[in-house]
Amino acid sequence: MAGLTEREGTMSIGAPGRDRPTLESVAMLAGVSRATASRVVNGSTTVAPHIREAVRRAVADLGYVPNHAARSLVTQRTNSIALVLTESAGRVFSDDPYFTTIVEGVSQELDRAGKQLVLMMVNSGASHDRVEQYAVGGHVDGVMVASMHGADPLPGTLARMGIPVVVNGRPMGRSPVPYVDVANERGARLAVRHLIETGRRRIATIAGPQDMVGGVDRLTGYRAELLAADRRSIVAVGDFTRQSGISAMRQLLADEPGVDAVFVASDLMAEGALRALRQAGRRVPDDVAVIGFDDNEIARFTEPPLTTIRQPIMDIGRAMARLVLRLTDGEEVEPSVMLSTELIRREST
Amino acid sequence: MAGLTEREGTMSIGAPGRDRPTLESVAMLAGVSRATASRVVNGSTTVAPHIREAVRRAVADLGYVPNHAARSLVTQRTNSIALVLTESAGRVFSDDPYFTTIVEGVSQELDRAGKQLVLMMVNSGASHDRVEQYAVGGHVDGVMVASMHGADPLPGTLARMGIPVVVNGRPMGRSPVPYVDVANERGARLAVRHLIETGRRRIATIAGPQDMVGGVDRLTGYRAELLAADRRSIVAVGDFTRQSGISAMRQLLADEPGVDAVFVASDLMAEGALRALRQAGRRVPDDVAVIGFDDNEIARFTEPPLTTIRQPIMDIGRAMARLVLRLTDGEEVEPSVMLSTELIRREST
DNA sequence: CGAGCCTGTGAGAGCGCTCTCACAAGTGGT
DNA sequence: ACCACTTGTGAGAGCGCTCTCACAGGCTCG
Repeated sequence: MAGLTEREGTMSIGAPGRDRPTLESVAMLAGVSRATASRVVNGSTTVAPHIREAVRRAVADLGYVPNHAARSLVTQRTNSIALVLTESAGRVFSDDPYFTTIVEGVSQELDRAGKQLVLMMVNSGASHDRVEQYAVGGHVDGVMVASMHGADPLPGTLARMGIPVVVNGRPMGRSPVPYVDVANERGARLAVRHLIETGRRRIATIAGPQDMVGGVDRLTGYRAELLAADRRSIVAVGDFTRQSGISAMRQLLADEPGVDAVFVASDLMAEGALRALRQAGRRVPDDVAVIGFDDNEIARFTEPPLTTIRQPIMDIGRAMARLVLRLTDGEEVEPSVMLSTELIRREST
Repeated sequence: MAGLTEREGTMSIGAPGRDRPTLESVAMLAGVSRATASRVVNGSTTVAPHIREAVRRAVADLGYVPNHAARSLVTQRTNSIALVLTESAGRVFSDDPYFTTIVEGVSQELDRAGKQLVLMMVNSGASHDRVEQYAVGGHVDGVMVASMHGADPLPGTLARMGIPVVVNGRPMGRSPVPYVDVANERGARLAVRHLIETGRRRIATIAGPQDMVGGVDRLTGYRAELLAADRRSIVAVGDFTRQSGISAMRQLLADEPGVDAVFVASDLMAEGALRALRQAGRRVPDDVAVIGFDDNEIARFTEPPLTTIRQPIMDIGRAMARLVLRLTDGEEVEPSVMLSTELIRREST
C-alpha cells in the first residue's frame, strides 16, 4: 500500500466481553430451569404466559444474546450461507455492476430469512479447497456460486459432498446443480427482431466471450433470429469490457462498412461501440442502430441513451438465495429457475 | 420478482453430512488421544514426529475437517469479521465502484489472515440492532463499518459494547473508533493548485453532499487553496451521482458564464459535468478545464479522458481489515490511518 | 373416587473441541 | 545411584446450548 501515513498515538479495545450472560444466568434470574429459558428464547408455545414474561424480562435485563457457536454446535446449523464469487478479483469488481447487484439481491433475500451472508472471493484453483474446507467444516449451511464460467468444477464438487449448492447461469456440461439463469437466447432474439422490425438491413453483433454461457447463448439467439429472417450473420467477439466494445466495433466497421445495426451483448461493450461509432463519424441511430444487453445504470447515460435488453440481475441473486434456502430446509427444488428478459427502448435504435 | 418461470421437475440434496469424522475418530485411527490429535491439527510443535505423521495420515484418510462451532465455542473466537455497509441498498451498489472496491480490499487482507468475511447490508435504523445482536452474539470477532455518513451512531455503539470496530472516513463528531481515511482536503488542494498552475482564472467546484466527510473535506480543501491564491470560490453542490453532476454544471454555467475550470468532487459527477459542458457547447479543456476525484475506471473513458485526483479505495479496505485484525488480537492501534491522494493528469485540463 | 391423560417444567446428556493439569518416560548432573 | 528437570502424552473438565425424557400436577371421564 503506497503512501500510508500513520497518526501518532494508539488506541485499543479490550477483547470482546467474556462475561456475557448465558442462558443459565437468564434462567436463574427468572427462577426457572435452563430448559425453560431456552424454550422461551426459541419461541416455544408450551410455556405458561407468566413464566414466559419472567424469562423475557430476564433476557432484557441481562441483555442476553444467544451464543451462536454453542447453538450451532448442537443444532448442526449455522444460519449462514456463503456466496462464492469465482473470478479474478480485478474483474469481479470492475465497474460492471453485475456481481454487486447479485450480492444485493442475495443479501435482501437472506435478510428476510434471518440468515447471514458470508462472502468468499476465490480466484486461484488453490482457493477452491479453501471453500470446500469451509463449507464442509460446517461454517455455512449452503453455498451459492456466482461464476462467470459455466465450466467451473467447484459447484459439482460441493454438491457431491452433500452441501446444498446453487449456481447462476446454466452450467456448461452436465451438472446436478440447480441454477438460476436469464433467458439470454430469447433476449438476443428480441433484440434482433426489434432491429429487423425497425427496418435495419445489415445487422451485426458484438458477442461476449464464448467461454461464458451468457456470451454463447446471446450469440446463439442472434444467429437463430437472423436465420429465421434469412439474413446473414456478421460477428465480432468482445469480452464484456468497454475497451473490447471499442475494438470490436472498429473491426466491424472495417470488415463491413455497410453495417447499419449492431446487437451488442453487454451495455458496457455497447458504450464502447457507441464511442467507436462516433469517432468513425457514424450517427446513432441514423446511420447505425445500437442495442445493448443488461440495462445497467449506464444505459440511461450514454449518448444517445441506449436501447437494450433488460436482464433482472438482482432477481438472479434473489432467486439463488431462495433456492439455496429451500435446499437447506431439505426441500426439493426445481432444477432451474429461468428469468425473463425484456426490450427497453431508448434512443439508440 | 417479475417474469419468473420454473422448469418442470425437482431436485434435492440431502442435509449436509451428519456423519463427518470428529477429532475423536481421528485420534482413534491414529492410536493417540484426542488431545494429541488436537495438538497436531493445531500445529503444536510438542508432538513427536512419528506421531504427528500418524495423525496427519488419519486426518487425510478420514477427510477430517475441524468443526467450526465446537472450536469457537471453546476458543471464543470465530475467525470471521463483519463488514457492514450502511447505505440504502440501492445506492450502495449503483455503478459507483466505491463500496465494491472496499469489499475487494477487505477480502484480500482477510484472506491472507485466514479470516472470513461476513457482509451485512443495513439501511433502516432497525437493522442496526440486528448488527449489534449479531456482533454481540459472538458471530464475529470484529466489525468494519463502511458508511458514507460520518455521523452514523453504530460504530460508537459497538465500540462501547467492547467489540473491535473500525470505520472508513473520519467520523463526524467525537468518536473513539479507529478509522481509515484518505487525504481528501489535500487532494482537493492538489486539484485546485493544478488548475491555478495551468492558468485558469475562474475556478468553480461541484462539491459532494455536505453530510458526508468526503464531501465536506474536499470542499474545505478547495476553499483553502483558492483562499491562499486570493481567489473567489464558486460553489455548486451535488450528491456524487452522475445526474447531480449534470445539474450542478448547468447551474454553474448559468450563474457564472465566465467559469473556465471546475473541480468536481467525484468522477461520476465529473462525467455528468462533462456532458453538460458539451451540451452547452463548451469545449473541454479549451474553454473549461475539468478535474475529478476518485480515479474510477470511468475516468479513463470519458471524452476527453478525465484528469482526476486518485484515491486508493482498495487500500482503504485493506487498511481497515488490518486494523480490525490487530484489534481482535488485542493489539493497540493508532487512532487513524491516512492514505494519500495524488493527481492523475489526463486530457480534461 | 380412582384410572388415565394432557400440559408444563426440570434434570441431564451430549454436540466437538481446546486446554489445563497430572503423569510417564527420558536426560543429565552430582 | 539418586534427584531434579525437561519433554511428550493422556484424562477430563467444560465452553453454552438444545432436546429427550421423566415427572409433577391438574384434568376429564367412567
